[in-house]
Amino acid sequence: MQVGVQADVVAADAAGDAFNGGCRGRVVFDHITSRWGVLVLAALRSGPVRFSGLHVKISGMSEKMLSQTLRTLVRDGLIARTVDASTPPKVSYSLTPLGSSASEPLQSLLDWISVHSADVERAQRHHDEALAVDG
Amino acid sequence: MQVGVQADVVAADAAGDAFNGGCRGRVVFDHITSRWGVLVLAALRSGPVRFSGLHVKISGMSEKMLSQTLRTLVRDGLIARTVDASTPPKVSYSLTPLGSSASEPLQSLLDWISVHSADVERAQRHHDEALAVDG
DNA sequence: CAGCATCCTATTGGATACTG
DNA sequence: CAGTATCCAATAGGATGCTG
Repeated sequence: MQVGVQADVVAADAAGDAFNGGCRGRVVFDHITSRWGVLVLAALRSGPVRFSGLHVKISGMSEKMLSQTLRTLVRDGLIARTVDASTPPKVSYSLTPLGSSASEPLQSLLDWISVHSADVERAQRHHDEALAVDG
Repeated sequence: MQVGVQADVVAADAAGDAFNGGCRGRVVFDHITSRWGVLVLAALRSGPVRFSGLHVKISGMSEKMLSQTLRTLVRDGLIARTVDASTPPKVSYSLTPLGSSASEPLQSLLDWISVHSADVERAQRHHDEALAVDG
């Protein structure tokens, strides 16, 4: 994934410890908050799932993106890949302890959304109506 | 921003309450975890900042993306825009209560990263070396 | 200063087809 | 089943130039 942004100034100042030393943490952030990364991580919170299982579970996701996302997350040590070498190959994916700990703040973000998404939508409507009247 | 994904199946199952009813919350998630959204939200945690202030603070960010991100977040009700109508116009941006509450789980995610990014990097190196040896 | 409009390129990501 | 490879469309996003 891409890294090449040098937004390191905001780092020490606003984001506290995160992002320090350039954008080391930025890559990790991009991986786990990526479009599909969250869904995959979330889908694995309840236990190991096979490749095809994930494919049906996350209905809109193409095989390409699934395998690509899994590869990234496995490389990051957040997800474990377990192969059962049989003639119909069975491959399971599960959260590592690291991945499990990562999924917790992620879950609280998800929780925030489930609580406040209505507020956001209300704000959007309010904003749009104000535009229509006030210009 | 884009919405058009129908990954609603994972919703009720793995992500708990989030993502329910299609992908309502997904949009919000995309906004606040977007490449620049996080940086802007983080940059505002310490208090109101002017447009140009944000521009220098988040060094790699173009004016286009800054204004675009701000507009989105203002519309979402997470950021407030305050205009001081003087001949050199002064516009400040600050977190709304909603935005402030959103920035908290975001911050815990950032904290997780600052704690564990080294682990991730170690995992990556380990993974790459294993590849080099094992194939 | 605080933006918006335009152009143009890079990246993301879906569809399809093929392999062990 | 569990992927990989290729092609192609949509989007993100940077550079530039212009407004109030």
